[in-house]
Formats: sequence, C-alpha cells, structure tokens
Amino acid sequence: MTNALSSDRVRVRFAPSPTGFLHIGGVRAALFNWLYARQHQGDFLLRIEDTDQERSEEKFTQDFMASLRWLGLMWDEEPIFQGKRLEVYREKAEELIERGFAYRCFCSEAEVGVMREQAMKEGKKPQYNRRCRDRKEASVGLPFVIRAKIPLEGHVDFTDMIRGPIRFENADLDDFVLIRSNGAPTYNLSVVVDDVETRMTHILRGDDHINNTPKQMHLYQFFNYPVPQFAHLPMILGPDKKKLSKRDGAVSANVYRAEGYLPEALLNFLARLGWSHGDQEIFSMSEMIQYFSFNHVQKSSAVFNAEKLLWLNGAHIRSAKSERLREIVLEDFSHYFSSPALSRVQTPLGLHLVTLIQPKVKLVAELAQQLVPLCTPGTVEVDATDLKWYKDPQLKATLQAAIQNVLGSLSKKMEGAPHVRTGGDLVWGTSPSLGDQGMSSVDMDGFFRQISEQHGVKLGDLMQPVRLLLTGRMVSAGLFELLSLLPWDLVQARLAKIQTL
RNA sequence: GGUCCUGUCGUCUAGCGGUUUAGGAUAUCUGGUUCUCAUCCAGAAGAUCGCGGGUUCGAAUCCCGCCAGGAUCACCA
Repeated sequence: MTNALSSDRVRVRFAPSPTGFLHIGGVRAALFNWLYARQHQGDFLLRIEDTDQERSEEKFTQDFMASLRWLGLMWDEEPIFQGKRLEVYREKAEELIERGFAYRCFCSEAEVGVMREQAMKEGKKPQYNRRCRDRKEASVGLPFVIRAKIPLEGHVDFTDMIRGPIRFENADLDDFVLIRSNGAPTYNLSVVVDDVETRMTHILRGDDHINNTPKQMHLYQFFNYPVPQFAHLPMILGPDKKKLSKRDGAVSANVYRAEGYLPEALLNFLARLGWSHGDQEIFSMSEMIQYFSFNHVQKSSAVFNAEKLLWLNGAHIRSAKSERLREIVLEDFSHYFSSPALSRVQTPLGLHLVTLIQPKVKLVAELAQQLVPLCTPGTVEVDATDLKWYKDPQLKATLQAAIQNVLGSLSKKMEGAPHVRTGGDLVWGTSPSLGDQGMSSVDMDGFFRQISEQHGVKLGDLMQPVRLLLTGRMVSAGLFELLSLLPWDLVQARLAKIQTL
C-alpha cells in the first residue's frame, strides 16, 4: 500500500477525549505531533473527541486548551469538536452501506453477548457472528447498529514509523460497530471520518491504538483515502511499572505548573522519555524541533522518573531569563505574597533578587518562597532552634556581640545617606542600601571575614544567624549580595532582632 | 484464551557485526570548592545486554525457540 500523501504538506493532530485532565501521556503525544509538524513546516490540529456524552465534560476541554497553551503547543487551525459532527458520521456510515462496505445489524446487545459466550465456549475468540452481514430484507422499525463489512480473508500490512512492519489478518478482525443504536458514532468511525476530512498525513498516537489500526485502515480504504503513516508511541509507566495513574502523584499537566515546573523542562523531559539524540540531555525547544526523529524513538515503554525531571527543571531555570521567571512568579505564585510584597516583586530590585535566587532553586515555587521574605515589609518570623548556637550559650554570646558589631559598623557606612520614606515605610527600590553607599558584595565579603576573625568564630557560624534574621530561613541566596542590595532600613531592622533571640 | 507489541546499570538511554574491559544522564555514596542551598570539580559503586540455541574468525547487535511483561479483543475512546 503506497502512501499518496507522503509528498503532501505534513498534517497531524492531537485528539484527546475530554474525560479527564490532560495527563502526562497526552502531553507527550501532543508534543511529538507538534514537533513533527514544526519540523516539517506542517500543521498541527487539535480535535476534541467528545462523542461519549456520558463521560465528556466541558471543563476538561478547557483544561486541555489551557494546558496546551501553557506548554506552548499551539494548534494551527480551529479545534474540531466531534460532538458537533454527529450528523456527518451518520451520513458517512449510510454512504458506506450504499457502497457495500457496511450493513445494518438488528441483533440486540444481549444477543451479541450470547454470541460472544458461544464463541468462547467453542474456543474461538469472542466475536460477533455476522448474522446480519448478508441479510436482504429490511426490518422496519427495529433498532439497529451499523457494522463495517470487513473482508473475511486477506490481511492488512503497515509500516509503523517506530516499530517497522506489522501485519494483521482480516480473519481476526470483527465486523465492528460504526454507528450505535442511539445513532452516535463509535471511536473508529469518527476518527477516520475526521482524519480524512482534515487530510491527515501522519497519525502519531499511543501504542494502545495499535490494535485499532487495521480496522481504521479498512475504513480509509472504504473512503478511498490514502492511508496515512502511523507511529505508535510507547506508554509511560509509573514507578511500579504499571500504567501511570493518579496514585503516582502528579499525572496531569496543570499540577506540574502549580509545582513550579517550566513548560520547556517538562517537554524536554517528556521528549527524552523514549527519544534520544546521542548523549544530549538538555534541549531547547528549537533543538527538539530540529533533531526530533522517529528513528530514535524507543519501542519499549518508559518509567516516569520524577527525580530526573526535577534536575532538568533546575537546569532550565538556571538558563531561563529572569524577567520570564518573575512573570511566572507573578502569574502562578502571586498567592504566596501579600499585596505590598507583590508590588515590590515588580520593581527592578525585585527582578535583581530573582537573578540572585534563580541559580539556586529547582522549582519556580521555591524561587517564589525565597522571594517572599525578601519582598515582605518589616521583619520576619525567626525560629532559631535549628541554629548551631541554640544550645551553646557561649557561642551565642559571641555571635550576638559580633552581629552588634556588624550593625554598628554598617550603620556608620550609612551615615549621611538620604532617608526616603512614605507613610512610615521605606520606599522599596529607592531607599538607600549599602550598595548605594559604595559597599559591593565583594566588600561585604571582606567585611564579614574581618568580623568573624575579630570575634574568633567561623564565617559559616556567623553567617547562618545573619541569614536567619534577614530571611527567616536557613537557606537563601548569597548574603553578601542581599546585604548590599536590600534597603538598609530593612537590613537594620531585621538584624537588630538578634537581641530578642 | 486469540491477536499485536516489548525486553541494555534502580531509572532514562547510547549502541544498528569488530575502535566495547558495554558509553552518557539521573539517582546513590566518597572527597574538594562555597556564607547556607544550588552549582561546579574529582572519584566510587551499579548491566552475566530476559534465557537457550544457532550463523560467524567475531554478536547487545543477524536467525530460531523459549520465558517474562504489557496492550487490545465493547453499541469507551
């Protein structure tokens, strides 16, 4: 079977069924389709397979679109909703009857069930016995389904772009239902009708559809449409090597967004899950488009490795533009901040803080968490129980003296600096900082080394309480940078709390 | 049960008959750098290439058989 479409412009689609949120497996199917389309300057379509009115929900369709948009996997034409095309499928099925490729079957569901059991008893595969296949008389008024008239002999062959040649015997195929007794189409019919109408050239989907392929190939031929190329992607497994499920934690794309994963990191990870380009691990979107090839897609299913995704996300965060990270914080993590803190994030100083935190985190959520105390007005809650000197009164006294010393020395540096205040609060970004007074982070480094030497304590022992006082946390961006950059009023107020510890 | 698919370190993978004492990544463990964390650097451990035959001077790579796992067999998609 040659493919007359191979010289045409590439057209592919992602066709989820809105019965749940967009999950990881769906994202990968969408990604591979999208990559293939972009690589060949083709078209990527979105089709919502909502023919099952019982289980389909509008909110899931909305979720698909929002997730795809977030991931940057945009579709090139208006989405197609199968639910709105029910009449088309019925007409196509009628056409197939007229042309001898389908027939009405008046057997009830119960009867067919009996046939299956019968076949099973005889050791055959459960199958409809084709009782109505050659029926001449029409049974007016009785409910019926429309079945495909699959050839009794012969076989269908196709070459999967990932798996190579595959053959199915027609004798193993059932005369499957095209139109249900309620007039609704089944999956195999609606898929093919739409793929024909939208002139798909390649079908890239999960390998759970391999067994549907021969059925659909017959339908393409019934409709006189050249059979597209197929590529069946391996499944993604959970850590238990079973199909990824809710039990494995985050399976839907929007959960990853909420946790602070970057779309390009998630996509990079999903692309590498089953596909490779030599030893390269980190890919930009344009590299993925450029290098993607079905020759290097794995045939076997892959276990979802959350640790590697986290590592990859850290790598992508490190190389991301800080402006963009800040926008993500503002858009997805604004609920972490009070409203004055939020407005501080939006200042140039806020952006500068992002650049300091950025290289140290693996999730945007962490970035936001570290940003909160730095942008929040006033002092922060301090819990000293984790500090080394918490149970060492002597060390504590030494460090308190050292920090007092720090405070005194730094105050002197700030003498003469202008004080800009509005309503009692400092003006973020214009209130003077030690940096403004010429004390760079390098100077700060030297200063603290001198202090620690002077008081006979290790630099680390001195800095950790400073960190806690300034940020309320045991982990933060570099202190020398922060101390030089943050408004002196804020630094002073927070370090002064040393006496209360 | 029938049909179809798959099988390389824990995990993701490279490998397409010889440069392989099977390479990289992640995770783990050592050590170093560092104000914390993250990064970075050096190193360790980890795979009888599912098993058994065969072809060949030579096989993870080709052929056959077996085993194991999965998908699917609906008026669900």
